[in-house]
Formats: sequence, C-alpha cells, structure tokens
Amino acid sequence: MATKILIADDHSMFADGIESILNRQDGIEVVGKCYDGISIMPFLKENEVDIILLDVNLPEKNGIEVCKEVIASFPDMNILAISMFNQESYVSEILKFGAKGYILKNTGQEELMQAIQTIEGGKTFFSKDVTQTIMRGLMNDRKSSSKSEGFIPKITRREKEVLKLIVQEFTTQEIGEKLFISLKTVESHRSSLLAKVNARNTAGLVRIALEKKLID
Amino acid sequence: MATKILIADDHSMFADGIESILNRQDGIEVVGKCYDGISIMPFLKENEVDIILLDVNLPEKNGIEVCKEVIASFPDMNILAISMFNQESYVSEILKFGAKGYILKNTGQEELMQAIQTIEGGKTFFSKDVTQTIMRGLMNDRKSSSKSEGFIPKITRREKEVLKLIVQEFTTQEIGEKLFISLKTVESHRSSLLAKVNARNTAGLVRIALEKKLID
DNA sequence: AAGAACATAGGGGAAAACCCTCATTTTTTA
DNA sequence: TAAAAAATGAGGGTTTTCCCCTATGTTCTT
Repeated sequence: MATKILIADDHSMFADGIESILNRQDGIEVVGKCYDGISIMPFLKENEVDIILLDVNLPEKNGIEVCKEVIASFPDMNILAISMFNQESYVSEILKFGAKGYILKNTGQEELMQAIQTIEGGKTFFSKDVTQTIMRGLMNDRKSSSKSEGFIPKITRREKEVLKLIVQEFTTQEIGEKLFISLKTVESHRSSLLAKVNARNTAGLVRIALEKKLID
Repeated sequence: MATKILIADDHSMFADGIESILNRQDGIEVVGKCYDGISIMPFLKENEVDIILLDVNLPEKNGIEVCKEVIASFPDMNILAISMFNQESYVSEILKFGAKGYILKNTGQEELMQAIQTIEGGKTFFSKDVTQTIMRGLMNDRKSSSKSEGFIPKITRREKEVLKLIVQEFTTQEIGEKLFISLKTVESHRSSLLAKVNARNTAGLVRIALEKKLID
C-alpha cells in the first residue's frame, strides 16, 4: 500500500512541485496539500495520512505550533519539517515537539526520497547541514548554556507586556501610564529584558523580540 | 518546437518541483537549472534558452543583478521573475532591468503556465497581488503622499548602512567610527530614517526595518 | 547646465534610555 | 509554609537618542 503524504506549505508553487516529484515515485501518494497552518488539523481528522511534509514558516499558525497540535492528537504521526532556514532555534523547537526529521529546501530530490523512506521506517532524518547545526547547539548547551546564541530565559508576564509596548514605539513614561505603574518600575522591566535577551539597547531588544517571536 | 526554459533558484527542491511540473506540459522543455546567480551567464552562452524563470533572491549574485547582466548580453531574453516577496522595491527594480513578468511563489501552476505562455508571446505578466503592488507604487509616485500605511520612501545607500548597524545594536558613536563619518552625520541619517519610516524612535525603526525587510 | 537628492557636519538643548544600588510587597512554587 | 521569583519603586547619575537649526560639497537626474 502506498505511503500517504500531506504537503503543508504556503507557497503553492513549491507544494505543487513537490507533489509532482512525489507522484512519479512508486509507493507514494500525495493525499492532500495545505496552504496554511490552520487547515491541517481538520484535514487529518477526515483523511488518513502517514507522513506530513511540514513547512516551518507557515502563515496563520506556524509549523512549530502545528507540530505540537498534531502530535497531541496523533502521537504517532510522522512529521518531516521542511524549512528555508537552518536555524538552531527552529530545529530544536520542532524536534522537541515530535517532528521526526528536518530538511532544508535546498536539498535535492534524492535526499528528499531518502528522508521520506527513513521517516516512514520509524527512524529520524536530518540534512547534513542540519546535523551540524544540531551538534553545535548541543555543544553550546553543554558548555555555557546561556552565552550561546538563541537561548532566551523565560520572559515574565509583565515583561512581555512592557516589551510589547516598547515594540509599539511607546516610551517608558507612556508605558508606565498605560500599565498604571511608575516610570521606575518600567525601567526595571526594561533592564531585565535587556539582560535576559542579552541586548545592549532597545534596537537589539526589538530585533530579538521579533526574531525569536517573544511577543504574540 | 518546444519552449526552452532555464530555472534559476537556489532551493533545489523548488527548482526540481517546477521542473517536474513543466516537463508534464506539452511544448515545454526544461533545458537547465542553476542554483546560484553566477552560473547563469555561462549557461546561456552554451545553450539555447527561450525563457528564464529567475528567483529574485539568489545567493552569490541576486536576481536583479543577474537580470541586468543577462539583458545586457541577450536583450530579447524573456525573464520571468519569481519571488517569495511581494515587495514594491524588488518588483520595480527587476522590471526596470528588463524582466517581462513577476510572479509569487504562492501562485498556482495554472497561473504559472499562463505566465509562461504570455511571456513567450512577447507580452508581460504579473500575479494579481503584484499588479496591486505596482499600482500602489505608481500611485505613490504620482501623489508622493506618505500617509498611506505601509508605504516606505526609498532608503538611500548610506541610510541603509546606518540602519543595518542600528539593528546590530551599535550606537550612533560607534556607527560613526565604523563608517568614518562624524556622530552628527550619523544623527542626520537616523533622523531621515525615522522620518521616512514614520517611526517615533529606534524601537519603531527597527521593527519596521525588519517587518518591511529594508535591510538585506 | 541647473536643480534635486544625497552625504556631510556643526551647535545646542530636551527627552529618553541606560546603569547602579537598594528596598518593599505580592505571587508563585518547591 | 518558607524560600524563590516577580512586581513594585526610589535616588542619582551617565550616555544616548531625538529634535531644532543651519550649511556646504558631491552626485544624480533631467
């Protein structure tokens, strides 16, 4: 029986291309395509799927959230993450939530086929580049655990509120007024934020907040 | 005789996918694939090509430069720009250099086929979304208004350099040292940047820079 | 060749951000 | 329930950003 594959990617040209490649292969059947994050769960409830090729950067609801959600309902689902970016935070995040593999969009079709077969056999698969990234991540975990790029300590509820307002261009004064707290308190929160994300100033804080999606 | 197509995209999975789609069509033949900007010219010198599907964001040498170069040597070459981003600057730039069309990676295969046929017939083709972007650009040119949400006036070369360093957390002082210009000059650039993106402070400037991808 | 746009840069001042230390109360968690 | 973490905020200082103003040489563009 053919392996049933669901492709989830917002770039339909990409999704169609992959579909076209896969449909030429024996033993593989593309049973569906999703162009955003929110339509995946409904599809899975109606259709049988063996493997999901999941783009990490989806609109509406990103791949990491989708992965978490899918695994919660279908713990044995085989998810192969596909991404443009070989970024440690993405890789480790989605693997943590149960993805079985991670490949980059610049990997060739032979490797794609290999990944699918490996995943279906219950094993994990990573592009060579990705493997190196993961190794580097592990090294950093062991060594310094905080200096390593990309690690962000927990941001508290209040800090997040302040951060959100900073990104929206409000001044410390204005933030205090909005949250009914003193300017000095807001300054405290700003300080901890700078320290936690390891930024030198507001510019870095905002950049990191957006890069790491620290605010909803 | 079949239309000869060259696909230029650094994501081989994408390029392979497109190839697979196109090869199923009658009258179309994919004669080559390039995974970076620098290998396109050599290929064109050795092979006959009717249409280039050119990714705007290529490594080594980006699509806009490639377009300029190709048109310089092959003025009648049909270039169809393909991009993830519906950004006015990209669109207008590459069209200025002789591309005959611009489509987004989220357009379906019917539209892709339509684009190819239109381009080959000597006409121009744009995705609907792109058309709107262009229109908006023209409107802005005419009215030169700035109130309209999301419109960002052109950032100059120097401003972009400064902006990049701001986002990297350097202070005005440090930026001056790096660029060998006075602190006051950097302040001037910061001022124009704030005015151009319509931000109140650095936080907003950085956010908009990242949102609108003002820096490469 | 003229005008527009760009890059340069100064003075001076107000506002905002940043830094350090310290302390109190509230909330959470082990 | 005691300890830890989070939220609050004050004093007092330095640095950086932001905002006026003006001005000059250079480099596109028309």
